[in-house]
Amino acid sequence: MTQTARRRSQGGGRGGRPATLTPERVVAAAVEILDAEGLEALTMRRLGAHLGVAAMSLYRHVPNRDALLAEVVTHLFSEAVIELGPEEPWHEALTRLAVAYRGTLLAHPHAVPLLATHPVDTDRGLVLLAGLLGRFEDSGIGEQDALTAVQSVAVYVLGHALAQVGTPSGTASTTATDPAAAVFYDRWFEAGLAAMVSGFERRFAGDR
Amino acid sequence: MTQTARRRSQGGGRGGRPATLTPERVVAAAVEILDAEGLEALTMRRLGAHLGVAAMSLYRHVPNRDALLAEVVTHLFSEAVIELGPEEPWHEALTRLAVAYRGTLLAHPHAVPLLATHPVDTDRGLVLLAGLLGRFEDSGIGEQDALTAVQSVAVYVLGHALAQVGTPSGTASTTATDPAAAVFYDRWFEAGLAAMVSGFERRFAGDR
DNA sequence: CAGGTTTGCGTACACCGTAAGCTTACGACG
DNA sequence: CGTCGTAAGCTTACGGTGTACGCAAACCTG
Repeated sequence: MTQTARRRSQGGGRGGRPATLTPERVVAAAVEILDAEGLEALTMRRLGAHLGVAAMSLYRHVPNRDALLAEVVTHLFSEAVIELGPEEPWHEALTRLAVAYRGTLLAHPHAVPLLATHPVDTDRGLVLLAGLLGRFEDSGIGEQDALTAVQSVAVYVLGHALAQVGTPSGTASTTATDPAAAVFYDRWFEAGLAAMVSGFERRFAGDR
Repeated sequence: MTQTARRRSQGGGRGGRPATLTPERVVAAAVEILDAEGLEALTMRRLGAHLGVAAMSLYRHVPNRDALLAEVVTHLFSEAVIELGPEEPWHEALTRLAVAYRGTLLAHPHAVPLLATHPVDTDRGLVLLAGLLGRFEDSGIGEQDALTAVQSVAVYVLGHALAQVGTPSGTASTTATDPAAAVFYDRWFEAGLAAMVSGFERRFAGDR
């Protein structure tokens, strides 16, 4: 298999002009622009320029801008998933995952409004969270209850990040410059997370 | 005071052409379009047409589109604030307010992504929530703790609504058509809310 | 070398937010 | 009544956006 052939999208076509672009490269470049210049700067022309390509060339690999943004979302979300210890109790795993998720969000502040507007594909998300759900099962917690707890925490984390990074095109990052503000948000985050997790702990213990 | 004079913006100018528009009318019309046709349809030209006015005329009453959206946000947020009983315990008041807030969000599904991207002005929000914060004070809970609880719940409610209504320009409202989905979201909402509120109850009780 | 196929490019269009200057409609004053 | 000042609304225009459509280029296979 030649280098050229490997670069090609899998299977199918035997001939044709070799691709300089792949969907993955497009998404990766989109994330770079997003991080460096914000959501508003992520235009098709700008993205094309960053890849040394005309704007319209992108449409060979991505159906439209919105689909591209959706790809960016699932890409970033999968960044947030962590390894769980096989014996880790669910409340600990859930807390650690919430912290990791928040870490990813704060590492890509300009992407937070995106995550809010383009929700992670449910099926894709559940696959990524399968390990976590297993920890609930180990404690005899029903699937429905486990899902409720996980989703509630996920929703809280995203909402909290939204509040922290504020609007995308604003004076936004008071957090980045003001350490006192960062401490405020950290404390708030932990308090709300602890409250929610302990609340679910009580609920699940009481139901049994 | 003539009808014409009353219609004029307060104070100041003595002469001039009578205004057919006011900032309030503009914001109200914006909400109408938002509810009826979604966020993408809310363009300056479209809004002007709805008011029988050219797009540029709007700029006499609103500095720019983003500021208009911010006005819409605070308008909708103030819709969600409810009356609290003077003796109502904080956890009850907080729960009721969360339910009312969610009700407003679901009544304006297209506005939810807006609320997510254009956070409510902090000072304005605190004024609207002063009554609620008083209920915490009555229980001897410190201002910092009260704020943490209120904000955590607010963030959860918004995040949950985002998950329910999904993307603005999508097949979005599975909820509106599928009652089973609505029940799912209702149950999830209540479980997460109850967990968080009871978690804070324990924390505040333990701290004392 | 010719044919087929895929990628990337150039052009064009409709629509967006909004800057600048003009016209219109009123109250106040001579 | 005529004139003026003033504020509201309108017209035009510009640079930017996403993307439909057809063409040119670059490779593999015979």
